[in-house]
Amino acid sequence: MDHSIDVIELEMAILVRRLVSMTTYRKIGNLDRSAYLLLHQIASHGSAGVKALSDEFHLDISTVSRQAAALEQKGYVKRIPDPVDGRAYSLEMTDMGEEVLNENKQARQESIGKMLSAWSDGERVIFGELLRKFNAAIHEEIPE
Amino acid sequence: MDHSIDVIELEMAILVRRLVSMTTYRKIGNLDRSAYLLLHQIASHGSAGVKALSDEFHLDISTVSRQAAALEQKGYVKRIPDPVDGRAYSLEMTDMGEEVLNENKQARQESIGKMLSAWSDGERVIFGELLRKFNAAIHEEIPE
DNA sequence: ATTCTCACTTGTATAATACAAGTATATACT
DNA sequence: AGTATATACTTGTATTATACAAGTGAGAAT
Repeated sequence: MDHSIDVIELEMAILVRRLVSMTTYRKIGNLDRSAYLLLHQIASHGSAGVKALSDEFHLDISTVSRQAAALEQKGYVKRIPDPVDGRAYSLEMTDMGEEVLNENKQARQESIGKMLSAWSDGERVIFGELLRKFNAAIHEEIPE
Repeated sequence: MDHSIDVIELEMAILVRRLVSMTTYRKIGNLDRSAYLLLHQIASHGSAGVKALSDEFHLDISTVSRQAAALEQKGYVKRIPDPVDGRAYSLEMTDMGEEVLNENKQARQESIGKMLSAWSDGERVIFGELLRKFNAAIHEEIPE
């Protein structure tokens, strides 16, 4: 009876396989998946430290630390020392970071737009909403 | 003004991040993502060789070759020589393979079921359909 | 003041992947 | 028939994203 769960479970497995393959190896633009997401998060939710970012993405703090170092080294973010906490930094987008992020976002959107060119507007809207809802559900479900 | 594309693009990026994290490191059951998908494919579409599987998943044939060897080593599939082509094998599920696959599928479905417990039936059905459609669209879009 | 916690970095290991080279079989072309 | 080319698969090697563990230095709590 819960056939839909069955379908979702399978399609999720396939989806992740394809998305990983697309975004990790045949890179869209010149940002890898992690870098893209970090920049995206900083751009949309404002500057943040390594700890906050690793919480947000459920990644180990060491992983984000390296990703952040890579972004800084490429000049896409700069590191601002926290004025009240000597241990902490905050990663702030640079102009170059903005630029690169936008280029990439556009490339990704075009790629998705092409895939969904045969869809109706309604389908796209609903799909977007359900995806968002699903992501929120995962967020809640993941154990701290 | 295709706002929906915007949403889908972002949510896809987040989704892949979370799914990879869930399925690669905090493994669901005792099969990794690749092993699970290979078994799933063989179970649902019948025995197949390394080449066909690598095409299906857009993975390098060497990658699938190793995954197949791992599955065989664990006793989840067995290798049947192709009767007419001396180079080729076909991977066939064993009973143990079936069993492990089903256990895993169930665990994954439960996990998803929990996440979607607050959704309406209609939402689940539509989400499943759109996911399937999206996967099909990716499949067509990916260059050979 | 000492101990504990926290933000971050660095070291190391693992897993999934790609690409390149190798092997053996099959097919195609003289 | 014989040689060249293509194909199915394996194995070697490098890369990348990740986790976990250990380290450093700064705050917080007792």
